Amino acid sequence: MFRLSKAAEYAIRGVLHLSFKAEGETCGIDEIAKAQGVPPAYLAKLFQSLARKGFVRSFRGVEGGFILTKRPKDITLLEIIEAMEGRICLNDCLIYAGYCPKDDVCPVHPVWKEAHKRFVDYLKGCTFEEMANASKVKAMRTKEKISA
Amino acid sequence: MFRLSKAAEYAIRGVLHLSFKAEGETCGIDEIAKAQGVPPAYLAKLFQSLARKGFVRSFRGVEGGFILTKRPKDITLLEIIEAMEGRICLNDCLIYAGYCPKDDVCPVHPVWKEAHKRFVDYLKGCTFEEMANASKVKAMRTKEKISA
DNA sequence: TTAAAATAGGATAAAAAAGGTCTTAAATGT
DNA sequence: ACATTTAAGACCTTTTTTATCCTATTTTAA
Ligand code: SF4
Ligand code: SF4
Repeated sequence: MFRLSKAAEYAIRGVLHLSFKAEGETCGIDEIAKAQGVPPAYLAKLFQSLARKGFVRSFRGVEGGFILTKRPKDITLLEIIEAMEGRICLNDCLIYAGYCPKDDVCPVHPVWKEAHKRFVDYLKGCTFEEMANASKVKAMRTKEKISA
Repeated sequence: MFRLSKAAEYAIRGVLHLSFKAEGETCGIDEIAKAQGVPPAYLAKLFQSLARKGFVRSFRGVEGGFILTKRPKDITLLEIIEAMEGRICLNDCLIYAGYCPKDDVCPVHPVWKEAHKRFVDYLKGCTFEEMANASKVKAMRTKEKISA
């Protein structure tokens, strides 16, 4: 059932939120959760996981929170998705060669291989910088409209 | 968690199996299930569903079974997948415009839209005829190797 | 009329997804 | 030192989805 999990969706929103912050500026779970409309307790858990995997760094205590460990242009959508869901695998036979006993003769197998490659390549090409900028552009356009 | 369900996987194997049959030749569930290595009772239910949706026609009684209602070249991978899993929807915001309240300003939304389009287009381009032929070619090559 | 074969539908068991709670640990300002 | 703030960790519940199995019923050719 090719659908993004909420976990990944929320993590993406969170990382996107951090992408707008100045470098070094921490941001707490509650702010992110509120701004992005996400259950705080759940998001906290997701960010723990992101921290363990090195995508964000956490600071406890007063003025604590999270920062990105890399610049938005060096973080791809694919990375965050795979951090939350594990490696993308469109069909079981892509787990490893030979997982499905027929994969060497099955005419559907190469189709999944190619679909996987295309899907992953596209997601790999999407950086958070691009997305953050697209968002700024949209916000600016809206402003133009209002002032015009 | 972008993964094909067993239901769809089995249905694909089933339709592929029928693609090798002569037009009008019926084929029972047991034969398909055995040949494709699929639980017969489960496959039976899946084929009922395919029949209701018009992809196959069923014949009861002795010498009964299933035939395709269209020629393999007119059946795409996408159709069978969507018959079993419903419309492909990579992220909830693609269900309909406005489903996610942010979809008009969200910079991730267009990414999913494009990813969906690419994915669906690729799957739509894969017909069972192509796949069946690819399989024949492979079988022939294997024969050549053996006889050589 | 009997045996083969699909139909209809429920039962269900296991797994994954989605979310919450509560306690502990670390940082910081006073 | 201490209170406050905030993340970390561990555990738990509920819901949804997936993948089956099962049994009774209908249909049809021989
Ligand atoms: S597509 Fe072919 S190889 Fe992949 S799981 Fe299905 S049968 Fe096996
Ligand atoms: S990607 Fe953007 S629009 Fe789609 S669900 Fe997430 S937030 Fe909403």
